[in-house]
Amino acid sequence: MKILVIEDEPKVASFLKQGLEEQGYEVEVVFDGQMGKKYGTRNQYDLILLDIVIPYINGIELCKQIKDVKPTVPILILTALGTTEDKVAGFDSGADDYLVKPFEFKELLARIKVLTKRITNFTETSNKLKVMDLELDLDKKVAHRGDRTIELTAKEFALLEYFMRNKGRVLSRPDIAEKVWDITFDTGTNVVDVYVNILRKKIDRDFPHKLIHTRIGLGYMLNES
Amino acid sequence: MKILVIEDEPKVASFLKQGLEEQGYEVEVVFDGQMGKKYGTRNQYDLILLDIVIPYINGIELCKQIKDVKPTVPILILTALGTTEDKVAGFDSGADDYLVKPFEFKELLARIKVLTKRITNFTETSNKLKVMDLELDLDKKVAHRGDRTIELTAKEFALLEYFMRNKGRVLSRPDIAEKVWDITFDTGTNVVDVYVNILRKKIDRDFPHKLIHTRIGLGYMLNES
DNA sequence: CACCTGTTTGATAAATTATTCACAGCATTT
DNA sequence: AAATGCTGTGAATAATTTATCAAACAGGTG
Repeated sequence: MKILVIEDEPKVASFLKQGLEEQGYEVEVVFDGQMGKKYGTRNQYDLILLDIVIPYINGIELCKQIKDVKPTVPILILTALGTTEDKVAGFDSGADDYLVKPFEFKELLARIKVLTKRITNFTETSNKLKVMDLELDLDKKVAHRGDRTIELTAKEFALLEYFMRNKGRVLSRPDIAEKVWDITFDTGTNVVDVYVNILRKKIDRDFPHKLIHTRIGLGYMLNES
Repeated sequence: MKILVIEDEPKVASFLKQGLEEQGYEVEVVFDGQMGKKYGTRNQYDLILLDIVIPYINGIELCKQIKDVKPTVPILILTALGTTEDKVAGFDSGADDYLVKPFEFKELLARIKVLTKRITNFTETSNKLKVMDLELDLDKKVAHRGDRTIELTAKEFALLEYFMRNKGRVLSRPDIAEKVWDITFDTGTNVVDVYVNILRKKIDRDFPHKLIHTRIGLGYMLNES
């Protein structure tokens, strides 16, 4: 997890850097708006912490400019300006959250967690499929859920990939049989059932949130709720 | 945009309802945790505003329970409890934002906008049939009416789909029996009647506007008036 | 060739849905 | 108002669908 901190007060900056690094984040700090723009628009971060009163470019303006280039990166504004007008201006500029100094570090952490969690649900990185806390690594042919790594055989992988590419859609057995096994007519087999069962053991059994759902008479569906 | 407000103080509740409706949101209010759970888990909202101190179920606990069932719905906790411990507990329970009373309405609006923006950005386009306020999701094989989600079995789904694709047309029992059950000659069965009855319970029973109409001696028809 | 892992099949118990039936209710006609 | 014929409903039963397990099979590797 990479975080960019744009903050001109050295004390606050180092306090943030140290505290966040203790939590396992990678932190880069820049001290003014120009540098902030350069780093924020060029590099990829999972989150940007932004002060409003900084040299060269005002934080509100900077927020807009960064969002113009990278609309999905979460920006949390962290400032001493605490009036409602300031806050509304901050949100209008595209910020995702707004926290007024002085603040407690624990609250900042909690808000950072929320922002980074929500993003990862939606960002489609090139070689991975994500649904909730389940990740399918298309290169390594391996799945991750929670902090567990799940090894998959070829068929299991093909089935899970099909499910994940069609999340939130009910997939009938004939559909699945065709896409995953190339079975185009009814052979009376129950491979699909068996493999769904195997997959469930691997990705759902040990977790409270079930991802694969049976729709009796219709098929199976993978989704969040 | 639909918002569910879970708040027991009538003054605050009506203030929120009125203010949000002025902004064009559809607002439903419930006054305790039990109702909150029922509505929050059964229906579909774009956002839930949640007080912590409410009757029956504590807001923190309720937040967890709702997120268990609907992990993606944004929840904003709105409460008088303002310590950092309270906030962290709120975020830990899955909340997406936390605003302390008293607050300025403009800030609440700004935060609501941020939370709902993400959703609309990534809203999946699924193919649906619509008649009045009844929606049939052909991917998820699920119906929505008003803000209730209606689960359907395979036959119920086939029957409703047939009705919706032929809205405003009287469908005779033999017609329905043929299209939905593949019954091509008179077997003396009354399955159609029974299933229409089941569908009515799910689709029409709890709503003032009935969609399925009996045309005595002719059959059934689904339409708006 | 034997072994290992992955894949498929078949059987069975459990869960869910489909259908039938009997009767209550309602409208239309006489 | 009674009779007749449709229609609505709930409970009982039949049929189907699914989950799971054990065992057979396949195919590559040492």
